Amino acid sequence: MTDGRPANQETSSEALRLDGFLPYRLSVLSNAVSRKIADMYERDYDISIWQWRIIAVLGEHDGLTATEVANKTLMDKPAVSRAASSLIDRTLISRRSDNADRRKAELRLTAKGRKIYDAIIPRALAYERELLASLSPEEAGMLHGLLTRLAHIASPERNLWSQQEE
Amino acid sequence: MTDGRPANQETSSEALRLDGFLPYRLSVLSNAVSRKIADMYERDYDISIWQWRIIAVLGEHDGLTATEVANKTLMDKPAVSRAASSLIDRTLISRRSDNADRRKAELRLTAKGRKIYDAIIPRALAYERELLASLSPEEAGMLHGLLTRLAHIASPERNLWSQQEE
DNA sequence: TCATATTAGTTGCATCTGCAACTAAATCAA
DNA sequence: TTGATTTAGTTGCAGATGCAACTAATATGA
Repeated sequence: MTDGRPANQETSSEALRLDGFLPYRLSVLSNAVSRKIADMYERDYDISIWQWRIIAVLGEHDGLTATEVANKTLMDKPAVSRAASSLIDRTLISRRSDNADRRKAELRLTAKGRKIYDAIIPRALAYERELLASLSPEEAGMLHGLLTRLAHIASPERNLWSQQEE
Repeated sequence: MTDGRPANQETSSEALRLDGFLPYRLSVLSNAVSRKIADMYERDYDISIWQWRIIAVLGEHDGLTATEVANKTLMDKPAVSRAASSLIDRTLISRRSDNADRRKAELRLTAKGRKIYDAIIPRALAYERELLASLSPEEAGMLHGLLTRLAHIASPERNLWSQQEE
């Protein structure tokens, strides 16, 4: 106890170590990881994080509407709208409005968009593998489960990643 | 398999499920958790996330310089500078420049600042406990260790939370 | 049928973020 | 010395973010 921190021990009954504080640790780790992947696709494909999320979700589920994309990616609607617009300008995705309900519009990857999707996916997965390489398969599974449980506590109303669907 | 996604299975050898993608999961969980705590201290104390980080780190280590704060919190220097300025305006922290090296300045919590620190800490810790309540102590320890190992992989150069210091 | 409410998506705007450029102080090297 | 480099911290700015307000289309209900 050689550092200078006297007062808080008297006044607050519990001490906080930022280093060990779970929300802080999650934030720092998540930022470091996201930045590293984002650096890759921003540099090589000039795609922003949100643009990438849209491409990624359309790669899995082509033909979603903007609102569905927003729900799946947890982006807000304006963010989807803007990122989608710029992707349309670059002809990476297309928008076709629904004849039955003309408020809605389906978003789809173009061939060009899918090419980028196909190029990024293996690199993203490779980075994930690199991360997980330090963990045994059991540990990786454990991590997965623990994060899922935390997500339920953190946001019970909107289950953050919907494991069950389809 | 009733949804419409044909092409990616042919073209990309691996599939990405955004839902199961570790970087995505970390990002979403971290955002949900941070937002929840931030809502609390933004609403009740009018403190931003970065202001809070400064207060938190000064609560542990009073008298750090701006650069030291930046290193400990992984904020960039301009962010520290601005958040510190607004905290000084509100007399929650003080700045006293170092006589020996007048480029440097020590940042310290004022009594008013420490009062806020002491008020927020138990609530932040209570939220952390609420999160961790779904985990057994062994699982919590496991999570802690796994996150630490991931942090080493994600950012080996700058070890994200320096467990060893002091 | 016509006013009201709801839903999809866009636009506007204030704030936040991250990076580069800058000033000032200190150090180093001839 | 004094000129070049490094370090601490601030300022400026372009782009990102998040929220509220808006338009347009549809659904509801007297």
